[in-house]
Amino acid sequence: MERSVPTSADVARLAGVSRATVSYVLNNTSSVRISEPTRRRVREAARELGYVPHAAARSLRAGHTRMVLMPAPEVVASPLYSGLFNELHWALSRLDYTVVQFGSAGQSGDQAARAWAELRPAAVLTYSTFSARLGARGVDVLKRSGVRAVITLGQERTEGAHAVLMDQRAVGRCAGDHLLARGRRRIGVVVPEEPGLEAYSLPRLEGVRRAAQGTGAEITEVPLAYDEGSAARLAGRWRRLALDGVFAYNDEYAMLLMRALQDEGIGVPDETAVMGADDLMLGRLLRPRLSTVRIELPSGRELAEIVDRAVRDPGAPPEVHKVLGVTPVPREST
Amino acid sequence: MERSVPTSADVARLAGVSRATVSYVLNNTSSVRISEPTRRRVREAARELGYVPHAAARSLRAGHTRMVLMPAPEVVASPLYSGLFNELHWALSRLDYTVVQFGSAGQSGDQAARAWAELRPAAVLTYSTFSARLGARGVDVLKRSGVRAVITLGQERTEGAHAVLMDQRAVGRCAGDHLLARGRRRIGVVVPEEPGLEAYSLPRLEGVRRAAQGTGAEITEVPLAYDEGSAARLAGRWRRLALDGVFAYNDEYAMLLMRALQDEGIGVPDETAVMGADDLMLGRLLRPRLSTVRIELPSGRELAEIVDRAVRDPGAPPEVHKVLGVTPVPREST
DNA sequence: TTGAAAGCGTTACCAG
DNA sequence: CTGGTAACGCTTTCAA
Repeated sequence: MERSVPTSADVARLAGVSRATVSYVLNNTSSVRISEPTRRRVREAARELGYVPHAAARSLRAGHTRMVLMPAPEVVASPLYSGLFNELHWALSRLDYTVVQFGSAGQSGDQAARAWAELRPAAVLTYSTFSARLGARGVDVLKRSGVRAVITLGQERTEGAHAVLMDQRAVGRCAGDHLLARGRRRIGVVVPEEPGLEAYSLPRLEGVRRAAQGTGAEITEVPLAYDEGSAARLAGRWRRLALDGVFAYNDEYAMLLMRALQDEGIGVPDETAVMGADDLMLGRLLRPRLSTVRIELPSGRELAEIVDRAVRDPGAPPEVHKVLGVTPVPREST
Repeated sequence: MERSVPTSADVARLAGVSRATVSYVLNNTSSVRISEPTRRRVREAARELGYVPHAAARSLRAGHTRMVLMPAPEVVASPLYSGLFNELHWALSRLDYTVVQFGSAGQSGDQAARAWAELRPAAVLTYSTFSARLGARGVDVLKRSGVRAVITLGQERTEGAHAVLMDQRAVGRCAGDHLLARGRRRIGVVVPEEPGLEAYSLPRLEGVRRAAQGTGAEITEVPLAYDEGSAARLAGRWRRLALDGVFAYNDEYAMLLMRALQDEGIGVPDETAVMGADDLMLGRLLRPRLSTVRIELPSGRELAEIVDRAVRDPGAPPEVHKVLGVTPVPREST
């Protein structure tokens, strides 16, 4: 059965024309006029053989691709981000880009950059933890290999790359402001012990610190693993911490912590106000209803347009877009 | 600055050797012995120029790739699946495959298959909703374009493709058995109104139906959208439904429904038992604690090995693997 | 309107 | 041990 894969030459042979003609017909090349009967014969032959053009050969010849490369996330991101990436996917498809998520399991920044560069994508879109690891050297590797645009999504910018800044400090800032406005002065900030979350948690902590600056409030870092035991232990020594408010990193950690506090008999919000982030459905279902920070990410379309602009004008100096919107959503837990 | 992208010829020139030698050195070809000084010169030149091999050219020459193509999910999947895919990613990398997630936003099954075939991947791994849309024709397109293995993950098998069956009916079956064992006889099954979830929800419903067969229990389909309004309306007419048990699709819908029932003064589990699925953390945090179905997916390593085997022996007849494990986790809500 | 030929970057074969 | 050369599949320029 080892029938080999049909090429455009096979199609040409079957249709009784040259390879060039096949290419013209199949690509609807407008600068050349091909008779309708010929077109039909070519298409028919292609269909019959199950011919599919070879992307590698095509892009080799063309000297460029329409690929947008995104490293696959290592840590399960929040649903917020999954949604954004789906949108982005769609929007880029509409601009005729092919989105490729590329895994780089356990590679260093430079190795990864090399691996990505081998694919000669038109653009590389990297985010959060990755942007930290990519670095100016990685960007340089990519640029030298012909990548037209490198865009980093996330906390910080990287030398030489466009940046779509999603400053997580704003989230912490928002939560801090809200807790302070509620009169809380001894504020804890949950920092998840799960690896890979530091890219979010540390800036959020920093944001709360900034909010507290000059207010006399005291900020305490509170490590917490995402399991009931850890939460129970934390709740057990809660009173000694003497905190009257806590920003729990996100809604899920907030739920975990709030339950543990309640089980320990600690009143929420009377004794301790609890605030989450992400505005997930679950926050509305808890009792007391969870106050949270709603995070507005850019739309997929906006992001796609930034990518497209960068690809079309590779020479342009790196742009910096600040795109993260935050709104406090006060409910019953604060 | 339009310095063009360095090729192996450039490296050869700079190192003062032939292109072949460059290739030998950079690929550590063992069948040829190259002197150490030469090797050093070549590597040095490559580094200096920032040379990165061109994947398209390489695979064109080689006639095959080590790419495993997975369509990017359209609907935000449960964290369970995200975790599996991360593992799979890793495991495939260890087997020297490159995982590529490929978006096919809004394309029909055949268009999508064509688009994937253009990349000439070694294997295509498709799942759930996609497998339904791919179909025997799509599999054929892929096979004819040289894809060595097509593997579908999900509910059903597709003609000509290997199948890793994750029969969601087993989830419903397990929930149904548990509710019946608790003496419930009028059982509701939540079917989310969100599009894209039918691939999971309908088989789960079917599974409950099967569990009930011959027991005299009555199964009622209960549509529910993932918002508080929908849940409140449902709870409002709950007593008329006269259900004494409900399988709520998953833990998140279960949480939503349970809250609405409680707000309506309906006792859980006395009046109505509520069961979720997925065994998320949140189920343990609810009061009453949520009974659920723990779902055991195959490990990423297992899956990767199935893929690898299929790629190495493309001629082998399609295998069918049944891999979904379910265990009831009885807690307080049933 | 169609065909011949060159060339994209790589690697494998075969002489030197 | 090293260097030329051909070939992978495709598009495009030029010539017929």
